Amino acid sequence: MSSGRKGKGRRKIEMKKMSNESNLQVTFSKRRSGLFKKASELCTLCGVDVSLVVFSPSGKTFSFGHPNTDMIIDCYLSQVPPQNNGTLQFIEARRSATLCELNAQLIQLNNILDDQKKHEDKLSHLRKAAEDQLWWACPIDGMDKARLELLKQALEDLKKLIAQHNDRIAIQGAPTQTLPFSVGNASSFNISHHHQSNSQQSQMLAPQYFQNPMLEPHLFGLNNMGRGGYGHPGFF
Amino acid sequence: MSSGRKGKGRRKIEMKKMSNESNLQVTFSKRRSGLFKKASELCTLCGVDVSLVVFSPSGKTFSFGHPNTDMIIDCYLSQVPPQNNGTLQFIEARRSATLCELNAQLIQLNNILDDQKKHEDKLSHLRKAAEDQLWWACPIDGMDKARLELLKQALEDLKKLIAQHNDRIAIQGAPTQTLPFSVGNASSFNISHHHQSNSQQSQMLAPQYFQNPMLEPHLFGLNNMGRGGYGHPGFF
DNA sequence: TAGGCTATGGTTAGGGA
DNA sequence: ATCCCTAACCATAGCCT
Repeated sequence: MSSGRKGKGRRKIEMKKMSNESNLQVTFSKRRSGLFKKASELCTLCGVDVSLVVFSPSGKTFSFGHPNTDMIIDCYLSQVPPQNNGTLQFIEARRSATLCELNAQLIQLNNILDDQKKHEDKLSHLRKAAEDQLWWACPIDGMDKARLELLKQALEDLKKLIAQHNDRIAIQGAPTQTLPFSVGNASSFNISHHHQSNSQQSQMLAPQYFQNPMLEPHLFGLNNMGRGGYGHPGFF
Repeated sequence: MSSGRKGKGRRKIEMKKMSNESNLQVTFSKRRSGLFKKASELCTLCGVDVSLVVFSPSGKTFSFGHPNTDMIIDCYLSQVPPQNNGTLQFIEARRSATLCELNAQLIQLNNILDDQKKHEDKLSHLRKAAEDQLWWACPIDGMDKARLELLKQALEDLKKLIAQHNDRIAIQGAPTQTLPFSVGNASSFNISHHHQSNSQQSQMLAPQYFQNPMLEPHLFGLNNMGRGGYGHPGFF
């Protein structure tokens, strides 16, 4: 409890460019998430418009905008605050569909598809495993502890997958200018960076930030499970 | 313990638009600060480029950009990541002299001119006085002590004036960039919101969070004002 | 590479000035 | 609207997997 404090937990860090490259990468990801989350919370809580663009160290582009990155940019450049121009909003929304942006959307959709494919693979594998054993068909109270653990794990995975799947469906079905930010690869373009255009209702943003164990609770109508039980596996 | 709500501390809030207007205003301010701080920390820690634009509920515009909001926007729109274009950076840096920055320069030049005019007045007054007395035409060694003092003073003033004059000439000649095609006074803008364009090295970023009541510090002087003294003790 | 864990370190809601 | 204060609440650095 004195000087030799050596907890595993968070430690203070110096505010200068991190020297360790791999730490930097991790910190960048984590902090980027946090930043985007805060931005969207600001939108939600205060009902204001925000635009955020981040270039990753590796040159990828991440952006967030409410209602829309490009519109905010237009407003910024023209020095016209977004509140005052309902009509302009519409016009800009149309005008902003430039070739570049369409490319960005295409890239993003490809990313989403790639991601989804991965998840589908995982899902089918999971199902196959389950079917093999058929233990899921047994009465729950007949299982031993180990199997309960397995079941729990499986259900959690499934839940995650379904949630993500739903996200993607919702995203793709949403209005034209609505895209999520996702991290993936744009193999079809030689453009060396990813252009990710995001604009969503703030409500829809939530899922992205729950990269936590218990995530996206609202998708299951289990809103009350709360943040209280974080390190706890049990979600029954 | 559990029952007695100490109540002072932070409480969890629902993630939806705040109903209480005044609370919303306060929360907006606080969270905006936090967001800008986090953005700059991301810049500093990871050495990446970030742009952040926020429109306040009242329609003001707050922006942050590293290295420069407009450049980030340009990169975003053109889908060219900032890392890869040293040349472009330079070009952009020059091009990005936005209206506000030009205004700042204009204001400063006006100040300089005013100043200079004052000095010229003083100078001519001095000369007139001297001519009246004609003592400057007399041999120096013929003066009495009082007159020597006067002469010395006059010469010193003259020297100072000339030096300052030279400075100004140098300043006006220095920038490659053309001077503001007169946009008029800053005061001629009736746009109801503040447009704050910031671009500084991360170390110099501190001031940005301090979007204090009045400010837009960059409008009142070039880059070197007030880097340390923003009246926020112990922020850094 | 990414995600999970945990102990801290930071951030901030609500009050009051 | 901004500052201080307190107590929570949350984010996250360093480790692990």
